[in-house]
Amino acid sequence: MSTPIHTIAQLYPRLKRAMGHLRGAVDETMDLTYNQYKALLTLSDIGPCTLNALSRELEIATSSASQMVDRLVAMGLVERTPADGDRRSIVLIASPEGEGLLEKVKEEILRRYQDLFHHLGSAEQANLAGAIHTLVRILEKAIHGEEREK
Amino acid sequence: MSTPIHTIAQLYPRLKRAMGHLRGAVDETMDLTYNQYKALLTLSDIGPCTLNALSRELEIATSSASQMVDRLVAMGLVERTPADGDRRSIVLIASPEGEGLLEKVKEEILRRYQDLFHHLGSAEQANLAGAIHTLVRILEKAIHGEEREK
DNA sequence: GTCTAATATTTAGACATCCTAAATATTAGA
DNA sequence: TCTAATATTTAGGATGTCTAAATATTAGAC
Repeated sequence: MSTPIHTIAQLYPRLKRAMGHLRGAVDETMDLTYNQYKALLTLSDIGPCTLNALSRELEIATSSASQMVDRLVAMGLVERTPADGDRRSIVLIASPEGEGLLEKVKEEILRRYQDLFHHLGSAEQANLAGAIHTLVRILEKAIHGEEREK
Repeated sequence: MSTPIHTIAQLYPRLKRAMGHLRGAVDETMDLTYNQYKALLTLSDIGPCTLNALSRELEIATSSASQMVDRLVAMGLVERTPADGDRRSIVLIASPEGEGLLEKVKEEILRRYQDLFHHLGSAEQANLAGAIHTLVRILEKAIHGEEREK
């Protein structure tokens, strides 16, 4: 019995582990944890937004996002300002320092990837990128299909 | 400027997120956290071993592994016995309850994957498994290449 | 118009996970 | 035999996550 799904289940732990190395390579280059980087990156990508919107995007509880933002604000990477219009809401925005750090980190990640992958020939690098692309495409399709069913 | 490495760096957050859904699907089926599952699975895979060996395999600090094992022992899933020969060492082993749980969880994970992927045609499922296989193969190659350089 | 229900955020309390550094126990080797 | 190395645990601290409760504000029913 060896359906594709069995294969996926078998390979998942190895994939997780290998990707952990990729992430570890990222962690080394930062003064941020990966979760902090992800939050800052998301905020920068989607632009000014409320805490609710950020927590939805990060798929964590609002209270968790609040604490995450606490830490980012303490580091001067994010600004919290009251929203005008609805005084219950706040507006979150990546500060100039936050945007600057993000740029620096992205460059460092690229350098780190270059180091990690320079042994591979360019054909193999292309295979890798292609496999990731395929994986993302199909997984996102499966996830959306799942969500529509609920 | 769009090398394969740029593509990888761009897709990484999306891949991470999509895989998070996969893991989330796993979490729902368990009374264990993912890390606990991983530790128990690793222990079962490599067989009886010392704490040191387990921490090396999980790539975490020995003290972290010690605490993880504390929790698994408290749940009755792992047994700690003093090693004969070297009284500094202990031998860790998944208990019968641990092995039983592992079997149950693996089955539930398969069922969950079936649900998640049943929308995809069998060709698409095969593409997914193939992409994961390619990814694991190339990433492991890159990681080993990196390690040899150190 | 006022009062209740919904919404947005924060705070409190609890766990899991991870780390480094220090403590303990045992073994190996000069 | 005494010191250095090894194996594990304990202590203390940070992050990240959750649920539930507290606060503040707005919207809507009547």
